[in-house]
Amino acid sequence: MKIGALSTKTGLSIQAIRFYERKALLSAPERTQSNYRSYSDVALKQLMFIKQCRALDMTIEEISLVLQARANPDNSCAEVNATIDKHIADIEHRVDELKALQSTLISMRSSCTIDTKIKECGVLHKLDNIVEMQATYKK
Amino acid sequence: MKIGALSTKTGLSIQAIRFYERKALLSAPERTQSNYRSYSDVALKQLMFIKQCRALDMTIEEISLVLQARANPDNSCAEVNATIDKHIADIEHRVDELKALQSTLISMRSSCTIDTKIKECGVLHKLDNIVEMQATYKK
DNA sequence: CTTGACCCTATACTTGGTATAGAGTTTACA
DNA sequence: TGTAAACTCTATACCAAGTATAGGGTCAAG
Repeated sequence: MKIGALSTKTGLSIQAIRFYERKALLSAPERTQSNYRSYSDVALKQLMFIKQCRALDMTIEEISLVLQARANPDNSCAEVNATIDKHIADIEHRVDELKALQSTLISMRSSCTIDTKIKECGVLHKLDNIVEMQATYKK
Repeated sequence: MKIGALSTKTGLSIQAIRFYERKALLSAPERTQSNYRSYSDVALKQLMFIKQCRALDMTIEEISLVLQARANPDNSCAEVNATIDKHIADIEHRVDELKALQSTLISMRSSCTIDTKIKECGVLHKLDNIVEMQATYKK
């Protein structure tokens, strides 16, 4: 299977597949005589797993951890669980932050219900005046 | 006021201030004879406004729109309101997505309550099997 | 035999900054 | 007055998680 077929089957872009290879999430495949990547079904499964993890918003690094763990079937899965737990906590944190932002925005927005002029706009006045800053989290 | 003092007063890093200048959110200040940036209190207010907008998770582009609008006090504030409304909707969308992710993760995690071996780990099995993909939104 | 579809590598771009190198300037203190 | 510390300057590289492009090579059909 060449990269185009793999891309179609997985729904991932060709560049994304090459990107995962560079990031070592996917091991480098065999090459044809003309230097084309040639994949087996193992690669397909691996990519679907990666896609699944990405759909769960896991970072490349987190996925890398889980993949490494998965490669050693007799090891404990404590690390995998810790990775997932941390990820769940991260998402919860982000949701809380976004909700706080949203309520600030909504209350701000409610101060200008009819469109008026800039200089009288309640939204802009509030933007000028809000003192309490909301922390921003980068994930 | 030199850039260091402005950085202290605003709580923004020096690099961030120069970054906002490059992005044209902040107009280029006067320079001293030795080419140091020299700021007035107007710049301080502008930066606090920008900081406030960033704390509300607005993008540079959104802030740029709002700043442009703000520069014309007699124009309608409809655009500002539209920007804020879209931003609120974006956040709501993201919150919904993250909640969906979280419940998937939590249900997955619950399938491996005692740490066991990788090959028996319910979390990994679920990761292998979940078919329904969750859409990811990039904001 | 040439056109189109595919593949290759390498590089630049995105967002919102942060971190560095290597240089010049100003301030404090002895 | 000297000099060392603290400050500033520009330019560049880096982060995540890819996307987009340039400029080439390869393959199958008509």
